[in-house]
Amino acid sequence: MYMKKAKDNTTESSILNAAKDIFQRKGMDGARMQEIADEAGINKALLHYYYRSKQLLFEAVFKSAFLMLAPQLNKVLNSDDSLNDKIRNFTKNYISFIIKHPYLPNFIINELNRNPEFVKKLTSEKHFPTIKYFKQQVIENVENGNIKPIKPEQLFINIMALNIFPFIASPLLKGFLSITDESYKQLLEERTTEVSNFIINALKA
Amino acid sequence: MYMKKAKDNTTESSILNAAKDIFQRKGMDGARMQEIADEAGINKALLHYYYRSKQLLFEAVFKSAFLMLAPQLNKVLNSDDSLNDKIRNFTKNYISFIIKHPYLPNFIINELNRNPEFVKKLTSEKHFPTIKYFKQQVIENVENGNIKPIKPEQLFINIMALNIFPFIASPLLKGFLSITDESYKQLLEERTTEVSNFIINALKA
DNA sequence: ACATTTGTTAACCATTTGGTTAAACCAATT
DNA sequence: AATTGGTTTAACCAAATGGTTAACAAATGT
Repeated sequence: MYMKKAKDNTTESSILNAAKDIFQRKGMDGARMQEIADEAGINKALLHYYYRSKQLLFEAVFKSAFLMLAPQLNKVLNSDDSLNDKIRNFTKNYISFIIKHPYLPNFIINELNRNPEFVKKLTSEKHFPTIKYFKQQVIENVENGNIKPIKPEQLFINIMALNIFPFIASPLLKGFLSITDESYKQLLEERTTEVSNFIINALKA
Repeated sequence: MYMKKAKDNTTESSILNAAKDIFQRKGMDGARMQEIADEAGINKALLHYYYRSKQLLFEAVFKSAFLMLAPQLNKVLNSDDSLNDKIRNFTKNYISFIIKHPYLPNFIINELNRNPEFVKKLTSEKHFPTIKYFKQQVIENVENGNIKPIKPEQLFINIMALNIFPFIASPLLKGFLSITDESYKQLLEERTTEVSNFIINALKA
């Protein structure tokens, strides 16, 4: 009776793609529904047909963006690798991933700042990353004397900071370093190994 | 004849303060002229009387915000301190400064992303920080074998990342670590020393 | 074949928003 | 007291914006 869920899908997903593009570049406040409709090549009313409001469309985009990042984080954090390997893998995977999606981290961080309660909705989702295992691993390594004493939370923040910050602050850093886009890009690529060496060295007992 | 430039000044500066507050919290696109006027306790038309347009008011706020950050950066980078002392001072000063102005870094980074050409206007200003001296200092320290080989640019990025990122990503990090605002604040305070120890250790030959 | 649901559009609407205008206000000069 | 010049306001305006409606087209079920 209610069979129909095959759904051509092409419209709905092209809306979502267009919305992703615009929202991630311009943010919730800067994005215009008309611009999203144009980008998707459809009438503005269709946006409201599939997603009731700008807010709901935005939330769909945000969740979808977050779900691209989260599993990768989870995978690395909860693997059976040694701590050093985790740091190396995370750095390598994450930097090359973000190079392909340069607007993602800034988008997420910024919208979360605009609306901090949003994070609560996310933490309850099942795919939300947990650092429990990582935490324990750090504590063990400290107790065994493998690495210098450090709080797992601080190490986690450091890893995230060193990997993500260069992307979200790129215009600023390019300015400070007064270098071209090209050489900045090269610096970023060097960091796939540079950062993990830096961290591992900082932890040496 | 044209005497009168004493100018009460109180209006113009209260506009700027209100604009700072609103713009830094909501960004260019999210801010409303009416809201700024309300915050300043004046009529909306007065905003346009003193600053011709939203864009110009925004630029005044942005420059003013940037000029709060830049001199501090400059001061540390171009001091005669040893490299280690520079790292320690920067970390200590910057973190406690930003704790007082939590919206600043995110505001600057975000608006610069929205409008990357803006950075050109800034670099030409006389107070714009230069890392020339810092760069040379790092090279010397590497040559003398005091620290492990590292590109000055990479070290600079690392220092900035470790210090600034925890502020702009605070909602996200709070979520990942699943801790309260209070304990997060405490983590940040620990970082005034934690971060410099981390960096200095990473550089040990 | 036909009725019903689903997808799509053009035209429209109410509200918001940045910006303007003309008049009023007010302190200092003349 | 009248003039002058900067300051401040209420009222206004045109454009933009998120959202709706009604009609139409395309599938889909019977």
